[in-house]
Amino acid sequence: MPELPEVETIARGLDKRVRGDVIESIWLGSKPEPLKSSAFEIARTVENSLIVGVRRMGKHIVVDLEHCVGRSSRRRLHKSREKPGDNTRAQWIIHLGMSGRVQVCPPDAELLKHTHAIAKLASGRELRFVDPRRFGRLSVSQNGEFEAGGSEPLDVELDKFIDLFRGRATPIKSALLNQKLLRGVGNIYADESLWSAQIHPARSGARLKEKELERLRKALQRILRKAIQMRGSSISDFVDVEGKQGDYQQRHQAYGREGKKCFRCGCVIKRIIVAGRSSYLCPRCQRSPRHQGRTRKKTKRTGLVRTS
DNA sequence: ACTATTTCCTGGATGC
DNA sequence: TGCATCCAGGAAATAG
Repeated sequence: MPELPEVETIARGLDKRVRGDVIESIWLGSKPEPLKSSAFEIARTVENSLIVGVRRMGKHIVVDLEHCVGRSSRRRLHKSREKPGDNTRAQWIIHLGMSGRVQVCPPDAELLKHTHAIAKLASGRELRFVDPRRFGRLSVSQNGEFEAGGSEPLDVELDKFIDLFRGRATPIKSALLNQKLLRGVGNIYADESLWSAQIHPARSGARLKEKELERLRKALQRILRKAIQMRGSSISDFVDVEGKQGDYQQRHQAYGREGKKCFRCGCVIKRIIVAGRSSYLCPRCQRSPRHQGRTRKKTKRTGLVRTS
């Protein structure tokens, strides 16, 4: 389940490999297509385009393109009534969904099942999009001004961050997952940052104190940075462009740890459903909304070691 | 304008 | 072993 750190890892890997290469042609799998734009529109946009760079916006991979001024693209420009010089910047947008993967490989590399797109590059290699669960989406932006939603979690200023949740009755976990507020946070990093900031996922965003939101932002940013450094979390089958796994799953303190001991207090981590999603939390460190304001019982610490 | 719920999809895990 | 059922998840669509 690629979230911000995983997508960042993939985007960096792609940028390193295909920046400066040219997409000569693209094959798009037969229907039902996991596409947002039409296959025709995608092909028209990406074919004969120079890859200027690859970057991440939220959970989207953005491939910045520039139409080549080669013979074939001149004819293309003429045909489509576009004037050379303007409208030559475009973007290919890849969303990996749950199980999406991209690979850069030689043309004779084994064709994985569920390969939905193959772009042929001038270097002779292929850029492939593979997605068994078909939650991924491919699309293009003609003007090169793709809008990815809310604020980047790693850039957002404190004032803005606090503002995002003001007047929002929805559970904080739900708000963290809302891409129109913050882009890039998914189930894993929402749970990890809430655990770190000691905030119960079901608490209303509007009712969080500024101090708690300050803690949450700090935790979220620290965790995302560390996860990027460790090339993401490999839950189920996440791998980067090279097919290599990430390491951050070894650092998880809450996510996927149901029944295990909290690294902070030794209490048993439990799993509840918030916003229709599994949410892992420590019932002692993250007090539920209805326990808010009650005094905590003093309990013996268990001498467990934190891993972060 | 918000918020909650349902839907899409497949592979892997679980249960009988 | 084999078959059915459930579950995971992001985000768009739908309903309240």
